[in-house]
Amino acid sequence: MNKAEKTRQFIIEKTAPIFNVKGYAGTSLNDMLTATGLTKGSIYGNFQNKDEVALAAFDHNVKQMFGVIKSEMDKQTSVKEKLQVYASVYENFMGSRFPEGGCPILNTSTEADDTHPTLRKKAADAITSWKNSIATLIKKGIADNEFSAELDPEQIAITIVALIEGGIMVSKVTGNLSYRTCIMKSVSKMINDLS
Amino acid sequence: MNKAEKTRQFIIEKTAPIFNVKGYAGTSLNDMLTATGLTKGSIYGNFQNKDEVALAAFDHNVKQMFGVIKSEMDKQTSVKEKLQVYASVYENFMGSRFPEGGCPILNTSTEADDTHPTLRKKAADAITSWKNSIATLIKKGIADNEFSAELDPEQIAITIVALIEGGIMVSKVTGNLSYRTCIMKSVSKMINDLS
DNA sequence: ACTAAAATATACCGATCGGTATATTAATAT
DNA sequence: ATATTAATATACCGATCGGTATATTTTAGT
Repeated sequence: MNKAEKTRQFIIEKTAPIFNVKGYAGTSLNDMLTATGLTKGSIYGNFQNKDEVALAAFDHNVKQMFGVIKSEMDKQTSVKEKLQVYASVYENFMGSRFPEGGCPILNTSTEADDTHPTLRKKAADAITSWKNSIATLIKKGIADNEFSAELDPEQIAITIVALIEGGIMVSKVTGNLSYRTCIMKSVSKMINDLS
Repeated sequence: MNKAEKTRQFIIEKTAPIFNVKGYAGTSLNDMLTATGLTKGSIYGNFQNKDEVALAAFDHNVKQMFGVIKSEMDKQTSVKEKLQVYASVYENFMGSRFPEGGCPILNTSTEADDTHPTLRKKAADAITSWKNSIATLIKKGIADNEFSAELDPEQIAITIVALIEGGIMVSKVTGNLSYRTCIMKSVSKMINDLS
């Protein structure tokens, strides 16, 4: 990793939390300068524009989030246990290595869906691949005779995604921990009822 | 309603969709002027600042959304039927009298949770009162012997809210209609399984 | 050590930001 | 009809917006 690549990575890591907290429109160039301690020259020497930083920051945040999930999931063996990781990680998503500002997919989706096509696309793709990975897990569970073949993996997968995202939104904006516990209990129950 | 009140209402109605689509930070004073056809003098003669318009616009959007729900719900008799209105309204929330830009609670929550305390509070209150109204319905169902007293109305209510909000987010950002159908089918099933 | 190139800093650009003071027009009460 | 007030328009404010051109410094190759 040469100097430029290091700086690029540095800029991404420092600005990613800001974009996730303040949003794309709410994050100014000045915010990015104070967060990095760099100057406009450094930013625009490594990125074409604010947009390109925002896109890279989104990727970084998503990667970080799924990194947490994956590392927890690798500790589990059965499909059901692996799926339960979602409930437990999001139940405790506050203090951990989770991206500051909450779920970047949720934050970016709601801001960008009507206003920023390329960012919107990235968020949409992240959702689909997340859904796919859950569906693949469920299919594996069916193949392993852990679950019945009657299940609709796609339907269950997208429902879990929606419930988790909605749960994050509700608990974050209200600041009500019991809401989060309640909802993640519902996620857990939904997974546990699979058979 | 005198002139000032009319103008105030006019400004709210014209700007509400913009705030819901572009967000608070993404909506400029100029956006508001072109949407209303008025000038800064008219806006600031009727509101203290951009903030006050945004808050009023949020209230307007929420009122509009729940107005749609309520009018549909009044047509139903049983608690289960009334609850099913949520699934059916959000399944078809696109063309209808729904606020442009989607669910204002979702949009405002994700933007304001870390950045705008007063707007955050409004969104949080909207969620809680929504949850309460669902919980009250379920309690009525229990009292009417439509449902078992074993049910946890609060848990079910907040789960339904989360699933709907997550469903809106997922289907809106992906533009995938089958996702929405899938998720609303899950909502419908969750309600139908109540007993 | 010297040079070429890459990386960063500085200074500046026009446009737009939210907001205000004042001038003008429209409505209302007498 | 006139005086008073309410409502709206105009013109302007300093600050900040995202972005660029150029100067300076750092790095890397020889």
